[in-house]
Amino acid sequence: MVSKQFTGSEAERADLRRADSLAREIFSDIANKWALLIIEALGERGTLRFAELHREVQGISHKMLTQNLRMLERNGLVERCVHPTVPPRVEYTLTEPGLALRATVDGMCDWTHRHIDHIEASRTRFGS
Amino acid sequence: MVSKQFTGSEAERADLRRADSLAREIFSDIANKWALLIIEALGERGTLRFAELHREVQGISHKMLTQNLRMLERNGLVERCVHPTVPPRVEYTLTEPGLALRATVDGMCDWTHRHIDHIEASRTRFGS
DNA sequence: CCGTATCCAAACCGATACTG
DNA sequence: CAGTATCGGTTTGGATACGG
Repeated sequence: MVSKQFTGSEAERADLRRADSLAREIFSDIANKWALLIIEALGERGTLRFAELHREVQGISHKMLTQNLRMLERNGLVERCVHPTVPPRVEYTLTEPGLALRATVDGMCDWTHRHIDHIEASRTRFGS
Repeated sequence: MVSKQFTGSEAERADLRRADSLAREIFSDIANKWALLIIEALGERGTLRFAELHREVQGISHKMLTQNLRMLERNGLVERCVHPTVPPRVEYTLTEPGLALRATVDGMCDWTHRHIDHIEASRTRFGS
């Protein structure tokens, strides 16, 4: 009894695969691993500074972090708060929409851990 | 009252950002727009042939479609059924884990449509 | 119809150096 | 500390052609 809390949005999701170029662009922005991992980190920790995020999201480069943060800010998923101190202190937080998205990202992360054994088995079966 | 249906998996999701290289690899495989759109299409339509998928997932190239389908098959999210006819007929279907993931992908698609206005506004505010 | 291989352009991404 | 800019290697991804 989980499904259909929301809408008659099946058609809208189909649109995502088709012609609505704005929806497609947004989806393409967000459906990449770094963006999702940043959202996860901020969701879990609440507010993080640039350097903290850099530590938290393992493996991300300085450049990719700024790039994705700008993108998330531009799309209104993340708020950037600059404290005019020396040295500078910049804090990032999820906005309302960011928090909403975080819920589904959580789902993906949990899915990964729940199926990791099945996937590993499938891979060896597959032969590579 | 939504959260914590599942597990004490907060720590596990944090691991995804950190050292578990298998989980990270799987997540990176799956967290890309083409893979997710393919899963959406298969989830909604049930079973599709190669050419049907190609039509359904608008904008994907022949090459990306095969590449992602192999990846999804290898990870056990999609089953590939070859009918030995002439001309050949190949059908793709989501497996159990694929269906489970589809639920969260639905969430992402719905999120996109629900926030499209907010995002558009945020973008113009941002100035680009 | 379905899949692979090749070629080539575009994008990605890390490393490094530099500013306030 | 946070951010931008540049460079160069690697990867991506589209177009095309060909094979089962």
